[in-house]
Amino acid sequence: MRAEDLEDMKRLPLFNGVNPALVEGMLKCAYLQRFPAHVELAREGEPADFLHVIVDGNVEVYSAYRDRETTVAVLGPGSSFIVAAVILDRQYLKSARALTPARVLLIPAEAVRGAFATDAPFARSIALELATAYRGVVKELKNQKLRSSLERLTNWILVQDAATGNTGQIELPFDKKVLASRLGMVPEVLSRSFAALQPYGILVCGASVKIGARDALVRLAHPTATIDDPLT
Amino acid sequence: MRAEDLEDMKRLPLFNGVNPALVEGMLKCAYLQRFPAHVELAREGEPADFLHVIVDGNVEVYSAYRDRETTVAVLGPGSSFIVAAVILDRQYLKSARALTPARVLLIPAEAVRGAFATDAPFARSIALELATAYRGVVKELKNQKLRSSLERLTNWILVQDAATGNTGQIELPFDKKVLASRLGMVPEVLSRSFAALQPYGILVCGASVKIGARDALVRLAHPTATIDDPLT
DNA sequence: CTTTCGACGTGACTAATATCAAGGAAGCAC
DNA sequence: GTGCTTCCTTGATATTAGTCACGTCGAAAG
Repeated sequence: MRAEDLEDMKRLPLFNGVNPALVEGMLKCAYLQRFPAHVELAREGEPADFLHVIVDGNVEVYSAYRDRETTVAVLGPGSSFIVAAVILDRQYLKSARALTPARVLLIPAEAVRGAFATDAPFARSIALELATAYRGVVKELKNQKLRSSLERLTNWILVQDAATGNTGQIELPFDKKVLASRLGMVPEVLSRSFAALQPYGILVCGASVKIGARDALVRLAHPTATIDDPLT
Repeated sequence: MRAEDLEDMKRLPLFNGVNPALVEGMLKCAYLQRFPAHVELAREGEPADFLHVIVDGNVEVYSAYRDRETTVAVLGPGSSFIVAAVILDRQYLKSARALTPARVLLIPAEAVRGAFATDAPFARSIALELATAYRGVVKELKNQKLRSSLERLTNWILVQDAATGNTGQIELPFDKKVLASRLGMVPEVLSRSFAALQPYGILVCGASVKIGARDALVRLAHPTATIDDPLT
């Protein structure tokens, strides 16, 4: 790993307040690896060998059952994944693949567990990370169990718009079929849902979505802090 | 709290390896409270005032959106809930109600956060708890997104049977409508699903379910470690 | 320039799940 | 006992989501 990259890594939120020597130790045995798009980074069911931290690019986290597959999340730079599996020394519950060319920091699970066992600030940092991740999944579960596909799409649009400054114009950050799977529907249903939102002021052109009337969407989608607000 | 109860509380898994003085301190300001059935223990959206630990009875954790409601989990003795909200000092994401008369240990959030900040073993214990809970929700999300209602029911039966010693005979631990909501379907669909399992050797009589042919169920439901195995 | 391929959209149809309505059975108050 | 109420089941029907087939478009390769 280059010295400059190493300095970047040390500033990761996961390492906030952690004994610098320990961070150094973890990073010394870590790999900063480049992956081309479409490559599999982790496979469901395998033992957790590495804690993954995304440095660049997007990663799709997904899971399969029978002949079906669903994407659980799409993660960007700064996100770490499979923390829980590493801490508990268990199998991955999900697979992951690079959606774009990506740089990922791979920290050996053994080192992470060691730091977790010896360094209190790191253990706390991990706990906070897990608590946040836990709440994220709970929200997603509620989203799935309580809402129709049209409601899920509409709320996703509103969240996305809010995250990019409420400009009334968003760019889809990945393919529509990935978005469909992320939202728990088949691509055809996503297409039709976008079409169904036209009367509510939504105009889709390629990857860009114009929001004509935010309030109409809100009336349709009933956004709720305990599902949609990433800070709640 | 009675001295005898206090000793019981100290043996909770959450307190494993934690400085006894600290545990004592947390318990000193905690309440061991009795709730009659149907009473609400926590309401979605409110700030997390207490960490709840179930001592006796069953608690339903649920969430509502518009005019819909879904149960996220049914917890029994030994389970704690709203750990994540307490640690992060956020709102509850879910409501909870007593399904049966219940005894619940209520530890003030402030005390829990204090212990978390000062005691490393407790922070680790919390992290492990959160990691396990996280994986549980992930499995549930996969269950919902990847399986049909019949598959969910069948796998639930298999898990339940395994948890009670593979006797080929299980007792539903709560009302069918709660089970339906837990499994993400409406009570009518649960009824029909039980009926649809008759050809697979399932015989339902009131709250007891006889499993005639485990292997037929397995062929139908394709149980998978990364969704169904509680230890994976 | 042409070909190929994958992503996307759309129509027609099917399957899965929800809703509505009705009735039976069990528990409980009186 | 009688009369409630709640839970559960079942049938008919509606709504929602998935499948299959096909056409278009645009990017990339040849």
